[in-house]
Amino acid sequence: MKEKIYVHVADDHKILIEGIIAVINTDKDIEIEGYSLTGKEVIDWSKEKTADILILDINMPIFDGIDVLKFFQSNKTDQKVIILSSYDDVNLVKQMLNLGAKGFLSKNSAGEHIVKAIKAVAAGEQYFSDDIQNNLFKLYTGQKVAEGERPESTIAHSLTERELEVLKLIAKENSTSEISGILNISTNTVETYRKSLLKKTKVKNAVGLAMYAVKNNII
Amino acid sequence: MKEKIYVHVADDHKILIEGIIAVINTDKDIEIEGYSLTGKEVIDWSKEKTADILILDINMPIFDGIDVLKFFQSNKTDQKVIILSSYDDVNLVKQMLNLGAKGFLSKNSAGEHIVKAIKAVAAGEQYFSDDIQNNLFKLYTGQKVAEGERPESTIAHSLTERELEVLKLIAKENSTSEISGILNISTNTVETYRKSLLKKTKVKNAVGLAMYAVKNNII
DNA sequence: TTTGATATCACCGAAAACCGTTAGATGAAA
DNA sequence: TTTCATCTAACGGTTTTCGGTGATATCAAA
Repeated sequence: MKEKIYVHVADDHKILIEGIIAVINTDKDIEIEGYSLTGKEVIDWSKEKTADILILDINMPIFDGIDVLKFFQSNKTDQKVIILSSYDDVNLVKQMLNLGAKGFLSKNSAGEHIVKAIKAVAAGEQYFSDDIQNNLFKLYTGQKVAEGERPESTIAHSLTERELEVLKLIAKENSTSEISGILNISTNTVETYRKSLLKKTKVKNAVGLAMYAVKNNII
Repeated sequence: MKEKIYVHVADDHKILIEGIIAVINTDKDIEIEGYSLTGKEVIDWSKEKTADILILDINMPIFDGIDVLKFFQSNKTDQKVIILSSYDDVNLVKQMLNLGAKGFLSKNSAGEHIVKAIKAVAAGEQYFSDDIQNNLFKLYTGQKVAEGERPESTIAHSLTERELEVLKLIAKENSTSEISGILNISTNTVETYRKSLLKKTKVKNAVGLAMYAVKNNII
């Protein structure tokens, strides 16, 4: 016979929380312990209470999901966390995993995956929704993207790999010197990429680059 | 005896759609007709089918909610629409109303409001979630707002009208001097707004502001 | 083997962004 | 009436971005 799995949900959108609760309630083995609307609430909650699984939105005001994970890590809080994100960026997934997350759900994935993810992570496994799994697989195996899936992304492919890396970092608010630190290259080189990006994408400035990245699903 | 109310849901996050469906299904009078994951799907859907109520996320890829409303307006499609938004900007609400929306739900509001909104709009009324109602009252009538519970999260990102204007122009790649020209104010003033925006949104630079605008559908 | 694409780096100057602080004018709210 | 939010503006200084114009190394393809 099974023990119930207790779940805490954290997201700044109450509607989404209630939706997740509704979906979870369809399963007999899982119970909602409570919810939080901000990262601060999550941290406060974790000091007193606990749950088997924490479903955590990365995009929250005040303290975001990353802050919460960092808090857990530095306080050695052993909390199994499933990340909920609207973006399926592989680098983000990697960062989350390094911060101790056990599962990663894209908001684009169907609700049924929540239940699967909860049960998998509660059982000590990892769980990723399909789209993220694909991306991870491609990244680690160096596989090329199937030709039929992404029609528009070929336009963005006039950008080189390195340019794309720089572009992503620009879109994440990094300055030239920060990027140079992250990629271990000279600031001069980063500036060269910036100029190249501006020329290729025909936008005026870093904001234009960020918007380009958004529109072309690069982020 | 009552007729059932048929609802179509459009949002790019499937989890949120399923959540909304789960919430709606608790009510006997309301039935889900179907859902769409992009604005394009909504437009295609509207050409063939119909529902009493369309719940429409403004923040969708390819065609966003505004595009859908514009399509309805230019095609004289008589579709009652309830807008679902993560941002409660009053200007946005005004724009939506002018485009024919009948209700406006902030994603910060509780799920129960969905049912209320559907019934109100189906009955020919308008509906706004509490936080938006407060803002509207302030703007139009200057009436005193009831002292209900208001979480800090909504107050956190309350940008002024002028700040929103500047933010939009920044997100459109305009420089400070260009914005000063467009708004007919001094460059110094524009810089003051930039600083204020950076402080309020807690982002590092103009790129962060642009991303904030995207995420909160201010653009 | 030459060409082309990519990744790397450098220097200069101009423009823009960012930081901190201050402050007047206005109109609404307490 | 006084306080508060908002809009407006200014000043001085630092950092970052942008534009232009180079160069070197590597690797793969023609």
